[in-house]
Amino acid sequence: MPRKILVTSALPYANGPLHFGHIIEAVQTDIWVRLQKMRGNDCLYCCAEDAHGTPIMIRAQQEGIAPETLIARTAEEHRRDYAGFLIGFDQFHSTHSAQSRRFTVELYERLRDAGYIVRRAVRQAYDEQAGMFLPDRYLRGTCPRCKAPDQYGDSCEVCGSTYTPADLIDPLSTVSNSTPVWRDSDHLFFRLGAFEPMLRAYVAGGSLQGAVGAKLAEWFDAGLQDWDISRDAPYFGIEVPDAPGKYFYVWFDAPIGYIGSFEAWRAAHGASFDDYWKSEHATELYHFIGKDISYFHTLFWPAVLHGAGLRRPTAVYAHGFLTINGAKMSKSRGTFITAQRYLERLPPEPLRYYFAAKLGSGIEDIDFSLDDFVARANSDLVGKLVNIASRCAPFIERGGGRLAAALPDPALYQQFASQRERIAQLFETREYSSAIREIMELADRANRYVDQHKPWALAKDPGRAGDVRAIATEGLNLFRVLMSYLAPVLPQMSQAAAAFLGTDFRAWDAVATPLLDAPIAPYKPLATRLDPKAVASLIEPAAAAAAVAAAPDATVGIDDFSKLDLRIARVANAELVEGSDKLLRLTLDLGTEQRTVLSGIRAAYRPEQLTGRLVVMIANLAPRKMRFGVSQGMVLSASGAADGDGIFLLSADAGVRPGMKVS
RNA sequence: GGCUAGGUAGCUCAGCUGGUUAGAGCGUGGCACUCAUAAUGCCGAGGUCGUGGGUUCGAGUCCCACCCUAGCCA
Repeated sequence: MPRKILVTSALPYANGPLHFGHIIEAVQTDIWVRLQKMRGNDCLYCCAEDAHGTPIMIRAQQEGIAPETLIARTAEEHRRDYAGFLIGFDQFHSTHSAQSRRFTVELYERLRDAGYIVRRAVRQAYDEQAGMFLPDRYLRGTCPRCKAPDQYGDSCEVCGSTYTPADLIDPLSTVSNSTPVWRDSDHLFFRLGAFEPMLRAYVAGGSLQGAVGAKLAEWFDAGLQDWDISRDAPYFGIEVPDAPGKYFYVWFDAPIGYIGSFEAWRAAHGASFDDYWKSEHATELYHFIGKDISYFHTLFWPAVLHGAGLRRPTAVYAHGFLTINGAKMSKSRGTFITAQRYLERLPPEPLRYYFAAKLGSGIEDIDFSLDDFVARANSDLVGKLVNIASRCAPFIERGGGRLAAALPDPALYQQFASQRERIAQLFETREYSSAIREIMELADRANRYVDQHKPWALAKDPGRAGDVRAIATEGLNLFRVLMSYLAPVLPQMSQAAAAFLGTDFRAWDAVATPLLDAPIAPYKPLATRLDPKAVASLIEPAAAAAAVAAAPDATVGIDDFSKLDLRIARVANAELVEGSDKLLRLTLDLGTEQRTVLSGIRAAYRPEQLTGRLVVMIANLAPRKMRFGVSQGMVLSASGAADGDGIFLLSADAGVRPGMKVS
């Protein structure tokens, strides 16, 4: 009896391009869906554009276009990029659609009628120039805790504290750069707290990963707060039916977009709405998300569904964040890799493979290491996997292009084929990395088999042509099993392999019987090696280029240079600066005087390494008041464009004395 | 700042409920082979398991503190 399954991945937000973070999630989901389909399950994959909210409204304003134009354009780009990565949605819709609107209103009305919606006034920053209330992230000001300037309205990036916008010192609207005023406005709240017993039971029911459950326990302990689900006009979204001028907060209608997307599919293909959204038994419902949006999917969403009389997700699967070369994606580091940038340079399947090789069921972060990616893709996909076909095919071709009628080692074949249940289970439980590891172990065994039986040696004896063909047939059958296991990960390559072998990989269990006495097509390379240079170019040299560009090619005269009073100084003392993870407080001896300099070199040097050594300093730099004191100068060091490149202090050759002038 | 997770060979990762000489792939050194996209096979070198304490006959595995990385704080 096939399972009926509805799967989603998180809706991409329609104000920017897809990047690697979107892609790893889509790939994770797509692999899972393809596996289900191969196993004969009735599995639907729905997704949509998340098209509402202030950022989209403002962005459209900035571009001087209608928000509808912006989201339509972005949706096209997103569709193109997902297709480029072979993401096989059954439906890709939008929250800005009749279906989403209908369900958003319907769910709201059901929640309201059931008494789960309350109304109360909220005091909020209002930008009189722009004529709008300001979300926290559109406010900047001085952190009330550490006094760091230019921080967001809800949290400080310097000290990490969180607060409310009202606490911010000297707040400014980033929309108009004016000082906001405070105004009251009625908002609608969803009474999340009413669902605490239900949610506790739901969480205990095994629908979530351990780490996510642990996080939820924290939220339960803190007490579930009512959730503000409305925003005042102007807002790009869905108007609240019984509160003109109020709109649903984008996070309220976004998950409902899952239902809207499904509905669009259902209208075209026919299915029971109730089976999918009323009953928790008729079908399974899974959401693949990033760990950052667990809160919305594991608390609000089940509560909203339950409160509106709909089913809750069977499970929510969160994955970790993608880091690039060990650090988080960053535009300034040039590691913000967009889907488009990748697709312009490289084929999608090696990346799908690499992601699969690193994804597990947990929420640990996944590192995309450029060097590792090249090594892994080339070695596994070309050196091991494709190599099996590539080395066996010529023997069949020379022997007439037809597989032998029997396998010389049926036991070995069965060892391979009998792994299918186990591999399927690993995919099913999202332990892709384990699945890939086991598949590659089999690939190693297949190569060893060919090595041990040396068909190239036997081929010298015309009398053993049958043996040669049998060995190659065995090898190609082992290859077929491996390609079948990898078909969810490598849809195109497996299709090409299927064409080569004259078969298909539509059914997971088809490898139970080997392929015998059948013609095969001439072998064409199924994958080519990645060019390390193309991979390296994924990272924009933007940061480095920007640094160079900042120093314009205009030359400086000797007069300009001589304005700098560069001196040799001895580090008399060096100590950590309490409260800062970047700075060291250096006491520098210039021979005639001592200076205190705060230097951001803590990442590269420990205080005890510095005491006593000679450095180069700018002695006539205007003193600068910093949070931790006044810095009277600057020590010179070399560094690359990226943080990871390190920091290297300049020093002079032996014999130099403190106070000597550098010129 | 609080919380959640991660920190194991040059790189990317396995190591289940604590138990003999800590594993794999890649990379690296040597050998073999030449069917295959310099692909493959065999052999080897490489780790005080983030740091410091503690519990235990015994800890990568449990406890405490600290450091680093990522996320969340609605």
